[in-house]
Formats: sequence, structure tokens, C-alpha cells
Amino acid sequence: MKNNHVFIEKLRSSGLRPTKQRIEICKLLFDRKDTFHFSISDLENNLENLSNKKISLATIYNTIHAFREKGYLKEISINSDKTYFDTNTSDHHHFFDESKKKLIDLNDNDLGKIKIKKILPGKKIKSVEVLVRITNDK
Amino acid sequence: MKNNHVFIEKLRSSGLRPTKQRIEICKLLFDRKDTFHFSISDLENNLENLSNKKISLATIYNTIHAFREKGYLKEISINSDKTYFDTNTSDHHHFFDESKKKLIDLNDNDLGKIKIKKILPGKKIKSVEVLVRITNDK
DNA sequence: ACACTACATTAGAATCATTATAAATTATAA
DNA sequence: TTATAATTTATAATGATTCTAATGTAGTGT
Repeated sequence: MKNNHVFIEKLRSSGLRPTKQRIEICKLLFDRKDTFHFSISDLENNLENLSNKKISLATIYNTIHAFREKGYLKEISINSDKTYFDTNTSDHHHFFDESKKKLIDLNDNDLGKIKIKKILPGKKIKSVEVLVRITNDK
Repeated sequence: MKNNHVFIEKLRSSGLRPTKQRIEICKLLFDRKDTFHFSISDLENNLENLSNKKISLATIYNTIHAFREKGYLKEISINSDKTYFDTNTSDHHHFFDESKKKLIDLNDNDLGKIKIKKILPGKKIKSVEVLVRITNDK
């Protein structure tokens, strides 16, 4: 259980005012052992259950976008009606379980090295994202 | 310039009735040398310019979804407000040029083999998608 | 050729995630 | 404490996609 102070510092040091809504969302996202993959509606539901203070949907969107800009979160590319975010911001990839609509981390050991041989002059690589779609095996 | 007959056969052989709308869309998508990456609105614009018959938006959606189901098209995972499709249905991956908002094919030679070492019991791999985001070098 | 039926097309309405707006509230610095 | 700039909020607007139900059309059998 982390102290609020940790989050207040985290926010302040990246130029975000530590409001109670932001701290509440930090606690939910970052005060946990495992990676958290979530959509805005997941987050909304979790906030409603775990804290009795209601945070407006607009604030949830604003906060998550601010957190993404500050590098607290990674956005994950899935073709889905919803956008997914990941509290694990390190270089890594994902399974997407199409039956459960759940993301699963693939860490370095789970995936061979990816070698990109094509070079485009004047361009640089910003990120490499691998998504492995899986389904129930029949 | 391909003959309509080619498309009529293509459609019929996969169980789709060769209607004039479907043939028109086939001509636009598949009567070209290079891969075509497009969104529904791209397609809509192209249809409006290149053919004088108007095809309703609902039909464009229906047709593209049917074509995807029949394997004529691949859907591409980018985080975007729009869904993108690709006339190249072979196993391949993409650059996404974030400056130009354009997709570029990566063919087999452009990318080393991707090895997935993690196995989840009861699950099978449906697809592997690699997206390499690039920006202007500077 | 005719009629039948299942499949397709269509305009417009509905849906739903996300973004914008503008008024009220709050954090911070002076 | 006060000023001001950032933040939160309810609500409206947006826009891609899906749904609906009426009309049209292709293919089959007669």
C-alpha cells in the first residue's frame, strides 16, 4: 500500500497538479504489483467500486490522456471499439485473447528478437508493436 | 484493366452474389498493381470520384465486411479513429509513418522471423501483427 | 418468360466511445 | 487572503460504425 505522498510527488514532478481525482486514479493504477491493462470503462467501473467518490467521465479521460502524455501509460494498438492502456511502459508486446477480450503481456523472453531490415531514408523507428491474437483452441 | 468477368467469378466462387455495387468496389480495390491501404471514408471518396454511380454508405460497410470475412481484405490494427484495410492479404506487416499518416508494407524480406515462445494451454494463435511506427529522422 | 424466395441495397435512425464547451471549483503563488 | 490559472464537471456535440425495415434484385424452379 503506497502512501499518497508518492503519487503527489510523481504528479508534481511532471508538472501536474496533484488533485484528489488524479491521486485517486494513481492509486488505482499504480498501487499494484501486476501490470494493469484497461479501457476507460474498466477504469470507470473500478473507480466506482473501489472509491466512494465519483469522478466524472470527462475527468477520467483528461487524466488518462495527461498520464499517457507524461509517459505513465502506454496506449495499445488493437482494433477494438475501445482504446486500451497499459501501466507497463517498458518495451514489451501482447497477446490479445479474442475470446475473453483480455490482454496478456509478452515479456522479453517470450518473444524472439525482431529484426527490421527495411530502412527508409530520412525516417527513424519510433516504436515496434507486436500483437498476437489468440482464441480458444476449438 | 481487368475484365468484370474476373470479379464476377471471384464473388460467385466465394458465395457472394455479383451485384453491380460489389463489382464496382472490386474494380476499385483489386484492379491495381500496388497494395491499397484505405479507410471506409477513403473508399467512399474514391468511389464518388471514379464512378458516377453512388453507392450508399451502408452498402460500402456491408461489402467491405463481407470481403474481409471472405479473405479478400485484411484489417490493420492501428490506434486510430478509423479502421484501415489492406488489399494485400498475405502474411506481412507494416510501417506506419506518423508524419504522413500513411501505411507502408513490410514484406517477408523486410522483417526477421518472429518467434513466439510463450504457449497458453487451450489457446491457439490466430494472427501475429507487427506495426513499426516511424517518424521523420531529424 | 414468370413467379418465388432469399439475398442485397438503401436512407435514415440509433449507438457508443470520445471530444468539446463553458460554468463552477480548486491549487498554488504572491 | 486574494488573484489567476489549472482542473473538474455535467452536458452537448461529434463521428465512425451498426441497426432497421422498406424496397430492389439475382438465381432457381416451373
